[in-house]
Amino acid sequence: MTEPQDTLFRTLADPTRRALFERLCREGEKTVGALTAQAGVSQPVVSKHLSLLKQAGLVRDRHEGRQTHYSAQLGALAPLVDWTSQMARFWESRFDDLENLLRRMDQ
Amino acid sequence: MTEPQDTLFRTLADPTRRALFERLCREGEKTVGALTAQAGVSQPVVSKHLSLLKQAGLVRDRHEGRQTHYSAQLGALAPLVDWTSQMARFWESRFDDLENLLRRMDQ
DNA sequence: AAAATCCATAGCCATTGAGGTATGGATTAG
DNA sequence: CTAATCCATACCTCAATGGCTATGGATTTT
Repeated sequence: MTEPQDTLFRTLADPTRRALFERLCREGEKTVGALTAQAGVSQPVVSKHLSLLKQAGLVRDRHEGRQTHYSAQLGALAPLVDWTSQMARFWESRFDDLENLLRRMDQ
Repeated sequence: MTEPQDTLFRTLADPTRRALFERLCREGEKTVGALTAQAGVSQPVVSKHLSLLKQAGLVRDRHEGRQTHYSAQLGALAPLVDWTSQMARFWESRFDDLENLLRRMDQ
């Protein structure tokens, strides 16, 4: 019962990793070398972050000769959007729902 | 230049902390004791998580005698929603924007 | 007044995880 | 064929953090 949003929040919580994902969203497919050139961290660190992003489904890789191209998979953000709108629904419905109103009354 | 979504992702990345926020969204205002009873961790740990949630603006507290009531502040999720839709916009516009298209062509 | 309750803070420990360097496999260039 | 390039993995280190217990201030109960 590992929630899908758990992986997403955890993966996107790191600034370096989130920056990599953002660049892939903005600029499209990039090689590890191109990403490393701007990342401010070493190539192995970039590779490791990309590996975690891939595990979370946020990127996909494509091998071409000795280089690997990564691209963003925007659909992977869906559980995040779902979670957010669910929280919003819960929050609003608290004021309409009688059962929850009663529950709130006993502290 | 600390991004607002940085704090949000980091704060919501912990499952225990996210669960506390979720309960406050679902069930409304709760005391620390009520939250601790279901949290599966000790009271000081709950207090600490609530403190971090408060720093992130995700909850607000209200003191009443010796107990503290916490409630969710849904508006604090706005930067998260903004970030997500921004990523979506970037991703889509890559296929319309000529400059970015050319940039993608040189590797 | 004394005892009990509620919660926050302080200190401690173990784990996680982000960073680095070293290295090697695979591919391309010379 | 040899050298250089690209990337991933292995391994180490250090800081951050989530958990605990102990404690104490503030309030309520007896």
